[in-house]
Amino acid sequence: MNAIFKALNDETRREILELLRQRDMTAGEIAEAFQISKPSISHHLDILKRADLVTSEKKGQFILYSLNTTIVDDILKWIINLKK
Amino acid sequence: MNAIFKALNDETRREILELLRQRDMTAGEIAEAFQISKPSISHHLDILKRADLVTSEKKGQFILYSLNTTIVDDILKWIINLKK
DNA sequence: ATAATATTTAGATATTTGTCTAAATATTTA
DNA sequence: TAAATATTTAGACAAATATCTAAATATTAT
Repeated sequence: MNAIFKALNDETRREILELLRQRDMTAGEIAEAFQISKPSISHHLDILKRADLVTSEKKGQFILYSLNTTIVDDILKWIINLKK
Repeated sequence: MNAIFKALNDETRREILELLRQRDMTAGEIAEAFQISKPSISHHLDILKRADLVTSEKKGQFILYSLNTTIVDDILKWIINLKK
């Protein structure tokens, strides 16, 4: 859970997840949606990937990122458990 | 959401929430459950309080902390929305 | 009133984190 | 093969964070 909550503890990364909820996007497309540098976005994507919140797939010279809803379920379970 | 995710981004604070899920506890009782100093626990409780994840009530010389499940709902909503 | 107990506040410090620029790697196009 | 494009890696730096000890505040008991 540590990596997941760490990943969620940043506004930019949460917005990336919200973007990927709509559709898969390349690293470049994601970067264009923000005012920060591409290396910084790449770093954020790495943190999201380590938390398994996103997956990536190489498509030629692009890398396509997708939301991993399986892991989202794990967070849900943790939170719901707090209410029991 | 920022303060909430920040508050959740720490193992000790998450464990405090899990303790308070069972029953209300004083600051001292909470501190005894961990190996870190009382001032550090006090700091963690402050962060949880700022995020509105816990509430506190003075009972004589003690301060009783409780889990605020209303805010837990806000996190749930954010997460659930990712899956839609 | 004084001492004891419960908790927080203050100040210091080491670690982690988000950001940047520059350079490296990989792929496609001319 | 050389140039262009997409992305990551490396290294640096300022800001944020978790922890500590010591001191302050508030309440209760002697």
